Amino acid sequence: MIRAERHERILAELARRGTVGANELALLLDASLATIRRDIAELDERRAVKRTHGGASLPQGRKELPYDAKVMAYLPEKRRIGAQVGAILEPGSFIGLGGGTTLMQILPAIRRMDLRVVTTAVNVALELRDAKDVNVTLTGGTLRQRTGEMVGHIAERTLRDINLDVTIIGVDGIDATAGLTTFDPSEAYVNRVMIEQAREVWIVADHSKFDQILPALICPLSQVTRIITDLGATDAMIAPVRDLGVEVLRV
Amino acid sequence: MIRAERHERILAELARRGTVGANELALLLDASLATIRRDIAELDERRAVKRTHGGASLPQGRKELPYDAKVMAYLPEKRRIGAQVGAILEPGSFIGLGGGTTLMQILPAIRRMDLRVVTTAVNVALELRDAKDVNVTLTGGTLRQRTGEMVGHIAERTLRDINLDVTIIGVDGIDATAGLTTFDPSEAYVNRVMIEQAREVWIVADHSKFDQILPALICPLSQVTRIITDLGATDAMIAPVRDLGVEVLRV
DNA sequence: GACAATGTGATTGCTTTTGAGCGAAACCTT
DNA sequence: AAGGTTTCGCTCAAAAGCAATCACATTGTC
Repeated sequence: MIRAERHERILAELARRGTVGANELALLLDASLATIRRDIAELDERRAVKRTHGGASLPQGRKELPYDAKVMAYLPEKRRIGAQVGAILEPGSFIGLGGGTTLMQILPAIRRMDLRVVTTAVNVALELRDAKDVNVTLTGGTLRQRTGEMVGHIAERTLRDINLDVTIIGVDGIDATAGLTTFDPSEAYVNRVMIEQAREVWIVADHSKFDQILPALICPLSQVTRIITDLGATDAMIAPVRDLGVEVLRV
Repeated sequence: MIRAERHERILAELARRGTVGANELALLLDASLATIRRDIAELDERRAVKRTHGGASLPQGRKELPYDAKVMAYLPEKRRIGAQVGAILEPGSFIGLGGGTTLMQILPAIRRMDLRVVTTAVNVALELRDAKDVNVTLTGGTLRQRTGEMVGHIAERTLRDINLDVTIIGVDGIDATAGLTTFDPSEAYVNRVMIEQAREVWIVADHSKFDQILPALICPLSQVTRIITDLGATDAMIAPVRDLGVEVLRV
């Protein structure tokens, strides 16, 4: 029996029963324990099952998202950026949040606050779901597979009916002349709508995003209130941005 | 038997009976008392059960069951119901999905299919997110903390613009005269809208839901095309429903 | 056909989990 | 409220499970 087949059978067994022991599987699939363990470890890696002592179970909750914290670039920087955002955000605000890994890092800082949040990102919503004083609204829309963000006319229409105090988004590229850019045009467009609906626009981005230009334009820098980045951003990087009247915070 | 399995069975037992003795569990699960106690302590830690002298009971109040216990109750039945739905669903359909634990169990059966899905439940969306041929749209709306479902006018408006082939929802109560009912009025209302937009309405529910009446009405049974339930539903339970012209499948 | 790469199974120490025993605490019962 | 049970918390030893390593087989490549 080849590996793929074992994996299938393990998943099938789990789908049927919910949990299964390693010993049991070894017997059932006529493979050694070592192999079964390797299989389970591999499936666990892919989040297809949850590895437990003695076997495997279905990944309960399925809360864990493909953002692998360990592989995530500039994690400490992003955490500091997140903390800073939490510090300057006014309680009681009505804020719009985009998606992305940097943005996810501001959530721990705001989940204790009293806020109303509108977001296009499923994982943001899920992360804030059990926050006590945070009221979460999703925009709705078509779900992008890769990023878990919602795009399209449904998202846009929802946003158009809302006036936000602050919109906070993460971007992939910041350039004084090219403006804010990202990979996906649909996401860029929804972000732009969210920006247009807000009194203030804050951008969170680690320093690696400066002087990058990506395919999809979100908006020119003139619409941005402030950028929160990390200390890795040099004066040369931020000078052209500041010249455009954008406040830049380095933390 | 591995730990996860014991936990499941404890929760399942509790979901059915409300309370259970440690001795009893030790016998039932063929484990020592010490182990059962440790299990109960652990589940108590996670607030999934309430530890009591002599055993465990459902956590406070006689409100709704805790989520963990809900998932575990009648799990095999729910899985079979899910598989059945997958079998009779036509590829290419445009379907609406509500939330709930029974509904979650149909997802494995449909994630390989070619479908367009609209859902009010964040975890449904997340679960189907990486399904290859499934196009997922979220309705948007205000997120309910407890269930992770979206409700309110945003959800309603999105749904009103869509015509569905089939709406599939799980309910908490099925009664020939009282109709389909559930706990939360807002969720009930959104479900009703979803039902109104669909050509066919399928209800998934294990047999414990029959002859239950809960506070919030979703819709009368006359609007239901078919109910998919398990073999635990007796003829007496389903006769009044069939008399109303609803097809009942027991699997 | 030799060789490298990959997958599998056995062995060996090591960690986690389990079960049993026993005094202490909680709970009936009268 | 006293006495008898039952249940609990704790400790410790046994058992089960685990990671790491190595040897052997299979597969694909040159």
